[in-house]
Order: sequence, then C-alpha cells, then structure tokens
Amino acid sequence: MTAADKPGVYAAYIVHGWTDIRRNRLYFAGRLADGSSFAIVEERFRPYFHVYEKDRPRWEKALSSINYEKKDTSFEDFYGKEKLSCLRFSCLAEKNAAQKLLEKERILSPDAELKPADVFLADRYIKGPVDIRGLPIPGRLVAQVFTNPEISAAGESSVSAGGVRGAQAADIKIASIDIETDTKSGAILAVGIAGVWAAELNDPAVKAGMGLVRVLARAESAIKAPGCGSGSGAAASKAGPKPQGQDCIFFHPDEKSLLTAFIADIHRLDPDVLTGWNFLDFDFPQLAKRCEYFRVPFCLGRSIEAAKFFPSEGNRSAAALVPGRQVVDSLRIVRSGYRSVLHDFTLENVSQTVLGEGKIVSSSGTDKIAELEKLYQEDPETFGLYCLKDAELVLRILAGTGLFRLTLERSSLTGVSLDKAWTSVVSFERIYGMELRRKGICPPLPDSRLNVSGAAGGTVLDPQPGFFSNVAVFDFRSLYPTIMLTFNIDPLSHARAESPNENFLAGNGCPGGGPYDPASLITAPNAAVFLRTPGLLPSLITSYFTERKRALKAGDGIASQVYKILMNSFYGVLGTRACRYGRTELAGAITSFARKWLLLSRDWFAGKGFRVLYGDTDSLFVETGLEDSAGQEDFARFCGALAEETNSFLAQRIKDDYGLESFIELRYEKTYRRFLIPPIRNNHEKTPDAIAVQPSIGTEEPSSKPRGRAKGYCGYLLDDSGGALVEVKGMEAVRSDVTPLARRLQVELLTLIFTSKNSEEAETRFKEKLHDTLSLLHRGKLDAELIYRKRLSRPPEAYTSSTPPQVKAARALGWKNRRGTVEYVWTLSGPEPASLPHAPFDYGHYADSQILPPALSLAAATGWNMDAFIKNGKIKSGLKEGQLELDM
DNA sequence: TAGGTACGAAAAGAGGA
DNA sequence: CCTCTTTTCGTAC
Repeated sequence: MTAADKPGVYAAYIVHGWTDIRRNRLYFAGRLADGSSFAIVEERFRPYFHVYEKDRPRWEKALSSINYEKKDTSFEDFYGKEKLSCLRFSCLAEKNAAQKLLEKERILSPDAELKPADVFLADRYIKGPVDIRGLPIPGRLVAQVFTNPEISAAGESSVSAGGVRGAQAADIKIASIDIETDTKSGAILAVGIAGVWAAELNDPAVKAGMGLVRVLARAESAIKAPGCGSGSGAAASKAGPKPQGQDCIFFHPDEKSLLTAFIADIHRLDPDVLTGWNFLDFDFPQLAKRCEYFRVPFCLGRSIEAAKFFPSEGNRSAAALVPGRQVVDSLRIVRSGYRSVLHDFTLENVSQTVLGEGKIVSSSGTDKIAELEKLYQEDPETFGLYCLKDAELVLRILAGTGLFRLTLERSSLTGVSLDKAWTSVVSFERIYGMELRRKGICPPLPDSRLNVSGAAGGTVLDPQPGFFSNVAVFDFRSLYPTIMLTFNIDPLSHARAESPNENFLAGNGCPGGGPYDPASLITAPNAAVFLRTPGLLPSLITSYFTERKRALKAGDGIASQVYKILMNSFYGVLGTRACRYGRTELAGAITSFARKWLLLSRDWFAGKGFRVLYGDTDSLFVETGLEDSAGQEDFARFCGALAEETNSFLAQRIKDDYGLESFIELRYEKTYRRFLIPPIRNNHEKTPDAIAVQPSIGTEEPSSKPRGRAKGYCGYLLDDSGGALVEVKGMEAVRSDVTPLARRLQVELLTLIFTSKNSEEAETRFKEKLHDTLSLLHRGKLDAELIYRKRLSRPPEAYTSSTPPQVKAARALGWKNRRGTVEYVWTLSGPEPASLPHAPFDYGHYADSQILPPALSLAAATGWNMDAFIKNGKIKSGLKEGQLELDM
C-alpha cells in the first residue's frame, strides 16, 4: 500500500464502472498513479433520463406507480423541435422500472437506455484518466477505497499534454492467462498466468515479470507429492501445494484446489486487464464452467460479485463481465489490427510472424493434442512450462505489435472500454454523445437510423491501359476528414439544417448561438444541407489533427496512428444503420464532395496538358513528361509545385462557391519510373461512371480502345535508397487466392519488364521466361507451387446456390460446421484437398488460369504479340503432356 | 469485437444451339 | 459447344 491515506487529489485511470442495483450504488475501479488499485463507491448518484413533453399525459399515466421527480431541463431535442422533460429517480431500481414501463407503452426516450455508470462519466466528460478528490481507506479486494469522492476528468483543469493520456494518469497491470484441458473430460490440467505492467510492454525485451503455472498432478503422483496429503479435495488444498523443481510450478492434487488457488492468484496479482489467446471463446468460459462444477465461486473481480460469461448469440460475439477489471481477448485485438497482414491467427503462427519464435510444442491439430497429452503424462513440469510460455507469448505479441498500447490509447481517447475499443460504432456514439451532452443536447432516437443504405462511395477514374514512364502519384491527405472539416459535415448540423424551426429562428437551437439564416446553408453535391455554425464533428476533427501533429512531432507514432484510425472510421459509421447517427445523406455528402474535388483536380491537370492515367477516391496518377534523367529531388520540386498550385486552385473554388476555408490538401506522394496498367480481361462493356463525366478538355480517345483495369496496376518505384522497388496493387501477385506460382511468375515478369534496357530485350526475356515456366509446369517441376488457398466464409453445408472449388475440397475433407482456409489443388478429376492423396495435376488448368492470363495481360499492356501462346484466339494453351511445341 | 462502397476475376450454373 | 449471369473471394481506398 503506497498511497498515502490522507485526503488529496489522486490521479487515476478508471478501468471499469458498474452498478449495484440492490445497494443503489455505482462502482468504479482501476489504478492510481502510484500503482495501487482503487475502487470508488458512489452513493449519491440519482439516475435520470429525458422524455418528450408532448408525451406527457402518456408517461405521467405509465409512471403513476414510480417515484420520480420532474425537473426543468435545458436539454434540447436533437432536431431542436420537441420540448423535453427530465425525470429524476430516487434509485437505480426505480429508473429501471420506469424504463421498462415506458418501453411497454412504447413511449420514447432519447437517453433512457444509457447505462447509469456511463451517464455519470459522460456528465463529467470522463474518458479514462481522472482526478479523484477524497480520502481513501484500505480495501479488501483493492488497495484503496474512496467513498463518494469528487471525480473529474484529468486535464480538464490543467492543460492537456497530449499523447498517452491514460498511461500518463496511471500505469495498468495485465494478466495473460492460458489453460490446458483434458479434451475428453474437460478437466483443467494447467493454468498459467503471466503478469506485466503495461508500461513494460514498451520494453522490447519484455520480461514476464510475474509468472506462475498451476498443474493438476496425475493420480499416482498426487499421492506421492510431498505436502499435498494423500486425501482428496479440501484436505489437500488446505495443506497447500508445494512448488516442485521450478519455482513457478505448483502441483495440485485435485482440480478444485487448483481453481481455488488460481482465483487467489488473480486477487493477489490484482490485474486491471485479463487476457489470453482466444480467451473469450475458450479459456474464460471453460474456467467458469469448471468453477461452477466444483462449486468454486467464480469471483475474479474487485467486488464480491461473481464474474459472468455471456456466450455468443447471433451476431454478437462472446463477452465477459468481471467487476472492476477488463477482459480482453488478445486474439481479437491482433485480428483487428493485422487482418490484412495475417490470415492465420493461431498463436503459433502469429508469434512466428511477429516475434520469430514458436511454442514448445510445434505440431498442430490432432497431432498437437496427442503430443500435449503425452507430455502431460511423461513430463508434467515441461507441460506446465509450455502452458506458462503460451501465456507469456501473448504478452510478447501485444508488446511486439504495439497493439496493446494502441488499444489503451484509443480507449482513453474515446472512453470506450478496452474490450470494445476497436468497434467503430460504439466509439463514435460515445465520443459524439459526450459532445452532445456537453452542449446540452439529447441524442436522436435510436430508430432514426432506419433509412440508411447505399450512398455512393469513392470515385474511380477511367484507367488508361499501357506502359508508361515517370508517373507521379498525388493523393489527398485524409480526404474524408478534411472534407468533413471544410464543409461542416456533422449529424447535428445536418439535422438542424434539414428541419429549421421557430427555436432556431429565435437563435435558441443554433449551437454557437449565431442567428439562423436559411440562406447560409451549405449544400453538398448530393443535395444534403448543413448549417454554417461549426459542428461538433468538425471541431473534434480539428482537435485530432492538432493532437496528431503534436504526437508526430514528439515521435510518438502510435499516438498519431490512433487519431488517424479514429478519424478514418467516421465516414464509415455515418454510412451504416448500425450507428444511431448514420444517415445516407451524411455519407453521400462526404463522397459527393470527394468526387467533385477529385474530378476537378483531374481536369486541372488535364488543362495543364498532363495526362491523368488513373485515380481512385483520393489519388491521381499523372504522366509528368519528365525524362529518366530526372531524379528524386527533381520530381519532388516539380510535383510539389504542381500540388501547391492545385491546392490554391481548389481553395479558390471552395471560397468562391461556398464561402469556406479549404482544409483539403493534395500532396505529391511518389513517382513510378515505370508504370503499367493492364487492360481488363473480360470486357463486358460496362461503362464506369467516371467515363461519362470525362470532360472535353484534354485528349479524347476513340472508345474502341480497351478499358484499363481499375484497382489493379504496378510500377517500378523511383527510390534512390534501393530496396524492393516493384510495387503491385490488386493484381495476381498480391492476391492470396491464386497459386504461389502465379504470384511468383507475375513478380518475376514485372521485374524483367521494368529492368530491361529496352523493349526488345524485355520482350525476348519475357517470352523465354513464360515458355520456360510452361515447360517446367508440364514436366512436373513446379508441383510445389500449385496449391490454392481460399477461405470459406461459411461452413461448407451453407453453400446452396453453387459449389465453388474450395467448397468441394472442404466437403472432401469432411468439414462440418467449420469455416476457415482450405488448401486444394486442381487435378484431372477437378479440385481436391491438397492434404489428401489426389489425382494427377491438371497442368492444362494451371497454364490456362494461373500462368497465361496474368502474363498475357502484362504483354497486352506493353503491346507485344503473344500469338505463339494463344490458340483459336482464346487464352487456351491446349498444352497437354508431350505437346510442347511453341515456336517463338 | 455489427465502419463503408467499388471493382475484377474465376468458376459455376443457366440457357440456347 | 457456346454465351450470359450469378456466386464467391479478395482487394483498393
């Protein structure tokens, strides 16, 4: 106990808040800046919510049995149309009862559904770090207990220093847990716990500060184990287990004593966060189940209440409630952060990829289970160490990826608990709701989200197929956030512009207090309207840009990342009905503005005589006309100036057309010394939108030219420092569902094209390589590169309208009610699982679908004649074994 | 861990000769 | 056998 037991101001980080309905209290728990854990008991809070004055006769009648007080309120309705009443209740139970009665009578409230603990924090604008003013006394399950202290958001009174607000207020403690079970009986054979302070995670060599493992002794050794007694159950656990060999291993004569000791471990360690790998879908429920079976109270938390498990249901995934702590599944965190990088999220694969180290037992599947069971029988100590190592590995993964700090930062920024920190909708509703509350405005009714669907998205410019040199790439920095900032795109600003009323005209409902002037609305290209008075979202974005700049300056990459990710999620949530602030008009306003400025910039470049080869949403690919003699600096100077000019042009237009200051910024990003856009493969004559808007400026090509492939291109990056210079987007080389052969071949062909001295040399080498590859394929020399990997988005039995190859393979493997990645090969009998004995490879299939199409589309871009590889005008090799007779 | 739309390609399936 | 549409996956932004 390090905190002084005297009244004062304590910096703290709140980890969890919850309610005790029976005793009518709110609890908050977490960690003080000095490292001791704390709990707050709040007995004075009186719950309240708002109802509509127009419904007054109805709610008065419905609540006749409820003890409540109607208070005058300055809170406004979201649309500024309705008058509200605030109902304040004597206790939490009354509030819940009132809420149920209103729901039964279908009487609406904009905020009755908010949790009391959240309302308490939101009223104080608390998102994690706080200052507590009060007198703490020592507690039983936490170091310090405050009763009815004053709580305020940290940094509310002092100037915020930016950066890691949560970690600044207090460090928090993480416990990583891993269990091993007997697959047949479900018995828990071992529990490993590795504990660490979050700040230590920044240390590249995280030492597993606190680590221990409890192992269930086998029947015969339990009798022999010294100090464990020969009896069973209570007697043995009372005698207390003794460590054997390693200090961190404890053997237990029975499962009950193991579980009891585990819970005592958690209380002794007193972590703020419980985590593990696949923790919520395996370890946690399993622990809950076994504790229930042995009637061991599952009290993992900082109160006497038991921890609870909520199994996954429908779309909702499994969740856990441990009073005073957070339960976070590290698998989910890593999956959310590395979805595009990794595909296999087993602990083994992730640790190999991220840390370059594996577990003790390296096999997988049924082999792994057998190996582990053998290990348990033969060498329980090593078995225990294996379990502990898995728990430690999870901590090291969190450290190595920086994802825990990122999660902690995000949680502190949004006020959303760690376990839900990565859900965009919850985060948005929390931060926006808090801003609204601070302005004295209630959120819109949850059903206002109904008509959200299908606003048009980003714009893709007509790609010009071909092979080019010295192509510069320009992109708009944070395009969607800067559009929201420039044009005041904001749910409230939109709602009130859409439905002006007397209140606004009186200057009453207009945030900022300015007079309402209908003539001054901002109208987006999709016809959505917005007030000019600065909205809540733009002001949030402004502060995030500022904080982000500060973080970058301080060299804090993770903090800057948090702001960027959060801002980028805003557009998405405004376009989904899952968010109560979502509106088609809002998402459409953003994308319609984006489209407008992208097209205008394209026209600006065209007007200057530059050919714009391609562009997607926020980027422009421009043929510069510079020679190969131009170096990095030449491009930076030339293109930087072009970007500046474009920005001035756009800013002037925005000023002229809207009377607004532009925050939109085009940047020169990079140059491709060589650049290639392949033609589309199966042209079904579907004209993309952007073509229709093609202006008269610039070179108008006859429409007979083949279309280029959108979202698929490659280039040879201009980079004096060397390195991997071939960049591929969208094409086979970067697709995980083509064969390794196709990926390798395409990269090699591209490298060859980009590095050859001239076109003739490139063409010769290209055709030789292609020919050689086909030859090797048919001679069976490339069999190791012919495995397809494809994910099943549903279990095999759920595919009814068609049976794609990956499903055939999965069925052949006997998959039932199982999703995941299937490996298969294409044989003369069709697709078959790669892991089973299969028919001979169908080389014709691989030539026709994995080698020739990707190669021929490159050749089409360079304009080479590939007739030698084409039969009957089709991409048909027609090559079977012994039929290799290509003339070149 | 209930953010969005746009796009291409392969294979299956449907329909016709 | 062919053409056309639908289903599915993975990707760009």
